[in-house]
Amino acid sequence: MPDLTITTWNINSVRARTERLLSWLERHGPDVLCLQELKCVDAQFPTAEVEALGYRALVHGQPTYNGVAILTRLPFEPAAVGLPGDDTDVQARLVAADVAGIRVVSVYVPNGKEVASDKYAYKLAWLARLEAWLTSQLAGDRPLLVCGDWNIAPDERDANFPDQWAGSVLCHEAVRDAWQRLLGLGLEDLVRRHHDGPGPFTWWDYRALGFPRNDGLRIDHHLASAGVAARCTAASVDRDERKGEKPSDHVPVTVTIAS
DNA sequence: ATGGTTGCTTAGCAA
Repeated sequence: MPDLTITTWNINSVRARTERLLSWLERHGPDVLCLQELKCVDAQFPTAEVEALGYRALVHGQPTYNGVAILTRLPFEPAAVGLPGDDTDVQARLVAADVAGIRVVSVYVPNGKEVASDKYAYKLAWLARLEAWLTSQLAGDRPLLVCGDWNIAPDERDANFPDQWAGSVLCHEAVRDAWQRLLGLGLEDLVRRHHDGPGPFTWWDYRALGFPRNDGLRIDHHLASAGVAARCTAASVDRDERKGEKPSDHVPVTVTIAS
């Protein structure tokens, strides 16, 4: 069986960037593509267009905000739609599917806006719920890959200008502690397995000319259980996808998992 | 310099 390639990409509106999505799939053709920030409901997702390229989509959308999906050319079974643990939470930020013997999870962690805000409290509570759910998912040594937009730059190497971002919701101590607790579950940062840094960066703010100044951060990640991590032979960031007409502010991040 | 840009939805929010 050939190697498995899995990509995560915050596309920042799948309707605004359908052509970019299809073009990227045609050129790169990963086995699995996890998307975040669809900004649409399920019925608005370009299902027919991705099916024409041989993919099937598991979509968890909502109006206007958030929204996550998993696209794959391989057989799959849905494993979760929404993050369990709070029935009052309507934000579409997690979807999971079993593909090629791995439970693949697409996550869109809340941004948090400002440290002194309700949104940051929600971010920390969401991460605590995620930790609890992932703990349950790891039971029985299940192979697990959790990828997405984490809105966390885990350490100093993960910002090109770390002093500028110190104390922000992307770099604050509490989210970095939450990240360390996830590593403590036995999950491994697959990009860091292959790149020491600084970088590779995955997001540049539209504002203040973030990309031309290379004011980048590494906030899109793949976390894998030990057995999957041991099989990870490559990890790459598609920086070129930030160029050209109407790019997303995030770029695709791809890992290769050997059979 | 709490600036700047983008998307969804239409003036304001989220990022």
